[in-house]
Amino acid sequence: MPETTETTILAAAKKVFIKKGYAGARMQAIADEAGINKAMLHYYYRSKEKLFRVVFEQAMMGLIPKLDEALSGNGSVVEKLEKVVRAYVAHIQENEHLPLFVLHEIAQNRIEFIASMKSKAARFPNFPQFFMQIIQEQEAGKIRAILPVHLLLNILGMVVFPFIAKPVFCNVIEIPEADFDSLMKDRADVIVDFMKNALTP
Amino acid sequence: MPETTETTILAAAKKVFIKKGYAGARMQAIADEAGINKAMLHYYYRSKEKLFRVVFEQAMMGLIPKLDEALSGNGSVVEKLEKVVRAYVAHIQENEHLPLFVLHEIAQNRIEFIASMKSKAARFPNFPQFFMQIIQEQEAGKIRAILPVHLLLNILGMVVFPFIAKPVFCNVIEIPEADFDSLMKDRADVIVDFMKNALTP
DNA sequence: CTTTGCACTAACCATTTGGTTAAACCTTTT
DNA sequence: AAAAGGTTTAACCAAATGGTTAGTGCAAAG
Repeated sequence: MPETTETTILAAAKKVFIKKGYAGARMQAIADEAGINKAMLHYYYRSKEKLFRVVFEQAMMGLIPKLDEALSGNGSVVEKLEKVVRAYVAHIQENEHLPLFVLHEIAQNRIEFIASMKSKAARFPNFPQFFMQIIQEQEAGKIRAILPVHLLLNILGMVVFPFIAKPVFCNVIEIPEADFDSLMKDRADVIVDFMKNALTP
Repeated sequence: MPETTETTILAAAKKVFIKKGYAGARMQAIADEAGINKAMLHYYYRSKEKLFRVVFEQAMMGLIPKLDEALSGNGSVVEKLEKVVRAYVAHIQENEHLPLFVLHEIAQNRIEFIASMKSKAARFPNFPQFFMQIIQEQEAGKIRAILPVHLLLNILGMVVFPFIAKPVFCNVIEIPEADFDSLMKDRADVIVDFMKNALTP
């Protein structure tokens, strides 16, 4: 990808918005981060809101199709969930502020345009189908009984939480950041193991 | 507790700060919520920062001692974790914006004063002790092997995540809010069950 | 009745912040 | 070389926002 002014701005906007949130982000901070004049932001993206929308949309597009990739296909429930775990742990590790950003902004309602995103999304996970598969495997006695939504909440919770809680563990519980990061390297394996045992009938 | 202007302000500030975050909160919005003049906020609390500090401190004080209550005492690891799950699920259910607020603000670094809070806290959980207990039970073959920190992350993740992800599930996956809330009533039971199975040797 | 002191308000202030504009600057085309 | 057109900048603007102030109201103390 060419390093145009437009892409430089977007990269800077991602950095600032994702770290500080919409309300906490300053257009000047984005301009500084990009090393260009603030007027350029409006020249290319019109307004803070529009620029934010691009950042948010791309952030979501990096998350949602990953879910679909993992959940569609022929694997068993456990195999699919293992894919979800590994894909998300790896992806979030590259941008630890991402989940808190997405969660916080969606909680702020700032997002009427979620609907428009779903239509744009090339791949959107088919939850009803996956939930059906879970029920079938449960009836077949392959995995323990648990409502599919709860199972999904459990898995995603174990995946996402450590990243958004890292500052708590490091500052409140006072685990050195280096120690915490090295724990995170095994994270996917630990979750997969925990999940497999929990689902053993 | 008497309903003085001071307490009215604090209640309003809690509502606004916890919902919108520090950066998104407006002093005028707090004044409106409290039904009083904006100058009163400064009369009683000096500045936005100071007012925020009180709100944040009380929010944390509602969370940290609960952990200590659950983790200290004589129960087994599973019994203690079950207490944690039930206490937190119940507490968060009363203020669903609370976890995202705390997590977001701590992530923003707005909190050098965490240290001062720990000394103020009447009860602060003794993690090393609890982690030791986990290792002992593992060596005794009572529960499966898993690094204590990972176990804590798993449990807290399953507890906290559903609340902060509720808007995602309702708006993106399009589960009706009423359905989601009724799912949440079983949440504690589901987590406890999931955990017990996962920890079975 | 007057004074004192706290609670409270309307109006105001200074700064920050998102956004605009007019002019300068290239780069390409003619 | 000049014109044209997109790109970039410094300076500027208006609204929003945290914070202040001068003064009003009112109850208790003298």
